[in-house]
Amino acid sequence: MDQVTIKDVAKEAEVSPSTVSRVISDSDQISFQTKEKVKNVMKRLGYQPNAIARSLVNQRCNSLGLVMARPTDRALANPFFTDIIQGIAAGTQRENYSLMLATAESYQRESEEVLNLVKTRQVDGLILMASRTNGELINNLTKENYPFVLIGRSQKYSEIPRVDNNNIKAVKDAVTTLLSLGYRDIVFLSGPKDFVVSQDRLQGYREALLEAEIPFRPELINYADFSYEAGFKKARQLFSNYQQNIDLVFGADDLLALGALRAAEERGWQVPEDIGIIGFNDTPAASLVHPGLTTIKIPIKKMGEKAAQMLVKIIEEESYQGEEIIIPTEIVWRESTAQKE
Amino acid sequence: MDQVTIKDVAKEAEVSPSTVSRVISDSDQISFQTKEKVKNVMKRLGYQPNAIARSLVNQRCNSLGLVMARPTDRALANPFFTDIIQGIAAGTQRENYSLMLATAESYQRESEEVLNLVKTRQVDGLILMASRTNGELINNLTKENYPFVLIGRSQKYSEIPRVDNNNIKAVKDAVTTLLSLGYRDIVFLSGPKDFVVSQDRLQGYREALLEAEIPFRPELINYADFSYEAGFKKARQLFSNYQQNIDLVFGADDLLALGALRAAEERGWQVPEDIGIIGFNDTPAASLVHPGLTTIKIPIKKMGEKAAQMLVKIIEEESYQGEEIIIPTEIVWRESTAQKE
DNA sequence: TTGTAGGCGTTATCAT
DNA sequence: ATGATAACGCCTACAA
Repeated sequence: MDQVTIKDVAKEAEVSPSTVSRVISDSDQISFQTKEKVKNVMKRLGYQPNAIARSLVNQRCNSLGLVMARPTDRALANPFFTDIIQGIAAGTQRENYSLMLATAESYQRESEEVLNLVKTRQVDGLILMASRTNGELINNLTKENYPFVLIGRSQKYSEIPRVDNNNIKAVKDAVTTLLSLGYRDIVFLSGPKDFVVSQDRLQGYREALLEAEIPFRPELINYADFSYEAGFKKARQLFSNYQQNIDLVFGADDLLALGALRAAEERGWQVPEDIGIIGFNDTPAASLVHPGLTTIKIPIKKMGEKAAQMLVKIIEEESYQGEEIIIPTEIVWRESTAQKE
Repeated sequence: MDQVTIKDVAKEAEVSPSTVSRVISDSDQISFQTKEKVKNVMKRLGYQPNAIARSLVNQRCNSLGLVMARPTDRALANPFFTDIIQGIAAGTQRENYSLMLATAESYQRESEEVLNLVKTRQVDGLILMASRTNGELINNLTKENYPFVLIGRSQKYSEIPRVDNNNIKAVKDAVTTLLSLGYRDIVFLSGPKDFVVSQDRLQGYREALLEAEIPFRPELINYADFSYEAGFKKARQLFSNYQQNIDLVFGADDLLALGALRAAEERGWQVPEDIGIIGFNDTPAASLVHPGLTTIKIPIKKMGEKAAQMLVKIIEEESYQGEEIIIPTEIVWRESTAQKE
């Protein structure tokens, strides 16, 4: 349990500490024999280099910081949180880095946590989740030239190392396909206006309609919180207002779509016969409900892995400044949509 | 961006480095005036103590390690993962510690990750998730007297610092209440046999029946993977085998219960009229399905917080060796169960 | 009340 | 091919 240091090994192997250090870094200017000898002693004593001491002299701690404001996960729904963390953790380890995780109960606190990690030198770089309020923070980090990678998109500053999916394209493609299936009067149930994801997904909807030259009906665009209840209420209201004049609900998030599904059920409408429903994110619940919810799936885990990988590259490669990586999405067809008659 | 050190502050404030150090630790043997003077300089230069350097001299890094095997989260379902991490993160921060997160793709790798964190001295203590295969690891840590806290229960070694819920009691209480509602022929849909949670929940079921002197029907106990599909298949089979001789399904996890719900629906059985269903964990989906699933809710986040808190106490208080903290559960009544006629 | 010096465990530079 | 030495940034006796 007591710390075995490089000195202990040196003494035991009857060499100097520097020799041991060289063995650790597998220096090639050291004889095979002493290498073996030292390695044996290391094994025998159970020696492991002290990461802290290393960090101090190397001025690098080999760890990445992940800071998440808790409101973010509420906004983005739970599974996102799980998968993104798993992805980041996996990517981090693959690069032989450690991951420091900090959560914050507000965006305000998020900035503080970030600054704390950075200034106390506990991490070599940061992974951040895009949100509507951390633009300032991101701006500062950019100015300071501090290594970081953004997951998602920040409205104002687009030339930033980040990994994201293309929400605009994903929705546009989905809507285009739905139109080709025969749907025409598509309600768009958006998330809150001030989220970039909301705006992007809505734009995809608009572009698809435009391209298909479908007349645009502003009343079909509706905003709600990213929640089941909000989706349910809004859909109920829409269903009673527009009756026969709608044939599909596009939920900007599965929760919204699930709420709409429930509203349709309550009204006695058959899905997909009377109304089609599609969501976004492929939450676990999407495959559990009945009928199964057609939805758009983001390979979230992969995004996390890519982010970690890119961050390490930024840290280690002097000349590399990062890039924008867009991960393709995929439509998961289930029973809540169908070819129209 | 360049590191401001204690020396810079010292020079600027025209004192010695040790004085600055004393100001940082708010030593009381230092004059108010120099304290102020130094503090001002620190603020002006944007000084933050280097956590790494501190760790090296203090032989303590003020950070906790959380190691999770990814199979664990699959077994325990997603929301658990999210909440436990959030709870641990929150608790860790409240104690002014940092959190290092490592995930592993197997239990084998889990041990390696743990050992790595420990031996390289990157953390002062560990939070571990109980699983059927990490008994050895836990045993070793105990022998080494290394600070750790277990979340959940390890079969073999019970006298261990841990926080858990009482699965036996939770199920027993629920079943007892269900019996008082008029249910009698209760199917128990257990998770895999080798999980401690499975065994405990099953035992709760047994104890309740025993106490109520309900004759025991071994054929009503069934095992399945913790998954929706497994629950669905098993329930379908049970429903066709036992027809009128069952009136409730107790799923050892919500996913199992949700599968059973679906099986009932497929069969055209009304829930709760024809058959009652109850689950465990209160997954988000439990409130989204129709009828809403009655289930047992564990305050997971609080468990995480407690674990972090306790671990810090173990680390910091010489005499404190940890304890067993049992967090009470709560039954969430929804529409899938009802008072029987 | 403040300063000096040595050390935490490692690496890197300069000798040898 | 190996060893001595200084440094990384901080803390803490011990001295003054």
